[in-house]
Amino acid sequence: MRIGELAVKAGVSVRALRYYEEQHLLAPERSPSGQRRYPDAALDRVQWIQQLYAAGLPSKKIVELLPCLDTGVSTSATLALLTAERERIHTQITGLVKMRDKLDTLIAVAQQTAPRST
Amino acid sequence: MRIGELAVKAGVSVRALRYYEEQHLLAPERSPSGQRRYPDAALDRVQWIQQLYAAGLPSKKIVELLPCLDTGVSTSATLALLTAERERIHTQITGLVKMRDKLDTLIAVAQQTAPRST
DNA sequence: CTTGCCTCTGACGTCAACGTCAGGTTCTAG
DNA sequence: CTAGAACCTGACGTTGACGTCAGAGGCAAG
Repeated sequence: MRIGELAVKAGVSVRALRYYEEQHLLAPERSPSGQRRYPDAALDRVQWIQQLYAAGLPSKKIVELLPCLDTGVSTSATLALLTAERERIHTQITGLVKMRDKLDTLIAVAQQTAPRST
Repeated sequence: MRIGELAVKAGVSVRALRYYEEQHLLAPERSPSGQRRYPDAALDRVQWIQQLYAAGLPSKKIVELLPCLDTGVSTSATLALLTAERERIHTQITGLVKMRDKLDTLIAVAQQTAPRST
């Protein structure tokens, strides 16, 4: 699979895929002429990467986690990282939930105050 | 209240407070010599700002929301913005929850695989 | 064979929320 | 009155995940 095809399937830019390679998140084979060839498994991997980025992890942490994500096997180091990130994400969730509730309150007040369309 | 004191109370840097002013998130009075003087209400406001930043809102959106946050009164425009951001945050929460669950699964597997300390 | 799309490697640009440094002023304690 | 802390205004630096452009090579179709 070439880079353009993978980009479309994964919904990311070609530039992003090259960037992931720079960050050692992907290591595609090369055709004789030097073009990148990705195996089908790369699609899953790219989606993992995207979701981890969305969860606030930087490339460095993702690199350290990837072997574990592929194999399902953790060293004590990756296990520590997993639990640490889990905690971070959990904390972030609780913060976001509080904010969502605050906004809900504001919205409720606003809808009682503004529209006289009853 | 001067800028250093507010910074300590709010747990942010002095630089951050000046930056907030640049972004029109704060508009402190000035002493005759030109030093910033903040009212007590500024503390609440700074905490709002921090939490909104943490929820992923950029300065621009926060500016538009601030009048509503102070007064509790929404125009139709701010109401739209409130609901839009609420949705965004909600979406982000569900994504994060899924990721947390994935990590929990990985951690559980890892703890079954690695430690033979039973 | 050439047209046109895909790909390659640099390398500079972007954006947001600050950090940091320089050079100067103001406030407060002794 | 003076030393030191706190404050001021620029203005450049930082970080991360890419966007974008330049110039060159590769590949299938007609």
